[in-house]
Amino acid sequence: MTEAALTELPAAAPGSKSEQAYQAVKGRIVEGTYTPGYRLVLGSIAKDLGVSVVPVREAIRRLEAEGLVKFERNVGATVAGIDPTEYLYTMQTLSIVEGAATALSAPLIDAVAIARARAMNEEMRECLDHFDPVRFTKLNQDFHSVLFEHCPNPHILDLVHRGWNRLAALRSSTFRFVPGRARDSVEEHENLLTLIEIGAGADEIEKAARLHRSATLDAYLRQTNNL
Amino acid sequence: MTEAALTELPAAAPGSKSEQAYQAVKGRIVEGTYTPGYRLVLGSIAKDLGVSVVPVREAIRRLEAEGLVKFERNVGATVAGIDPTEYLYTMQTLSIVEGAATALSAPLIDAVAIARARAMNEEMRECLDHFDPVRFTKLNQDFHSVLFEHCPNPHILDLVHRGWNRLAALRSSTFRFVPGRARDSVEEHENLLTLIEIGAGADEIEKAARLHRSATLDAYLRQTNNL
DNA sequence: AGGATAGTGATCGTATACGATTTCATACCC
DNA sequence: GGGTATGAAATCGTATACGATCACTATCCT
Repeated sequence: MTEAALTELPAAAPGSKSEQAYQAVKGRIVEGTYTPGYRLVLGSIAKDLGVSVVPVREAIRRLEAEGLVKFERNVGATVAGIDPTEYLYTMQTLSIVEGAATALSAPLIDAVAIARARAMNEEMRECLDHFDPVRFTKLNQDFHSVLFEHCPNPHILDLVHRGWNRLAALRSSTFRFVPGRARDSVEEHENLLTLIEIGAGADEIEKAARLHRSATLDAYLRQTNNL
Repeated sequence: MTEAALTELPAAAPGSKSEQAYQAVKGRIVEGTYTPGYRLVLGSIAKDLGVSVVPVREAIRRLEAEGLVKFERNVGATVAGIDPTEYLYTMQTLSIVEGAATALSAPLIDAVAIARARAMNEEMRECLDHFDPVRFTKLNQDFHSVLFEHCPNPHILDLVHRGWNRLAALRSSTFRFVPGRARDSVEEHENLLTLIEIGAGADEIEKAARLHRSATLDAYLRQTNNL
């Protein structure tokens, strides 16, 4: 459950080499093995995975469609870079679909799940004291996963996952842990949980979830402007 | 401009056979030549377009990712069918991203564009009197295009386009023209234009745009339940 | 006659091969 | 010496070929 329960929408057949290549390359991007700018050569990856170039090519194309890879004709593919504008657009889009997903999920989240989420949030608070950004980030993802996983609309859920993947891919070079913002974030999480618990209206929950991410974006912008 | 100014996000290289196949098949689906359930055989399409199966396969995969095609391993591809649940999800997702896109565009729409949109809306009103559903639908698309086309966030814009494409693909068998709803729709369009003109807040515009589509969905649900 | 089963055809998935385009380095000319 | 042209290497894009899987039919057994 803590492990990526990303049930992503339609894909290639589960056992196919194409799917295998997709998972492998995507994993290495999201995990950080392939950092932005890394050159993805079809032949090399194919040899590395022990498959032909055709499935690899298909995998790269899927990753391109998800914005994780840039693919130029007759030139090659590279892991998508860290364009601040792109970051802004991704965050903005995510704030919208994430807000919607949370609002749609809210009525379907049971007390057990809320308790689980709250425990995570408390542990995040501790991470702030011990300064453990890595665990904090992981917990943050799991926390929101609990809020999403009941979203009945698979399209919206898929969009949320794609956004998270993009951010994960950029994380290593873009994301910087800002303790001040992180502390606010934990409070916003608690507020969100409360809203869900008391059965607040969808509009209110959506707005709160959206602002939660917008605030992160604002913190990023403020930080970069202050350089 | 009236013609699909769909500048869709990353794609295959413009001149490639893959892109050519993609455009051809997508066009036939959206236009209605290939209706839901139509069997897409890679070899046949390849021969038909005068290319190999590899680019065709790639095109089909892209269409699958966009939800226009269903592709089963070792079985074949068919044009995506008319699952009422899927229709509901698509409309719900569209109401969200469309609302956001409209709100983001609003401040950037100039008076000329608004006048153009209003003219379209008035012509739609006339279409109701002469009962011309085809032209009404076309005008409706163009009307909303005017509202979208200035959306600064390309991701959101892309999501809106994908939603419209899915609806276009389903149109021929799902969509039924409901004059009562259409008349309300025209009024909502006018309200939207007014909100934009007076420089209403983003929240208000977003809510209005979202409700505009939700109302269409509701009308559909009411209609099917009354059968 | 009904159901299971083997055979046949069709279709997809992948590998390999080749041509086209780009990139980079080297040599040449001015 | 600097800029340009030429060549080779690398990489992608596509075609073709073959194996794997699935659906469908006709036959055989009970």
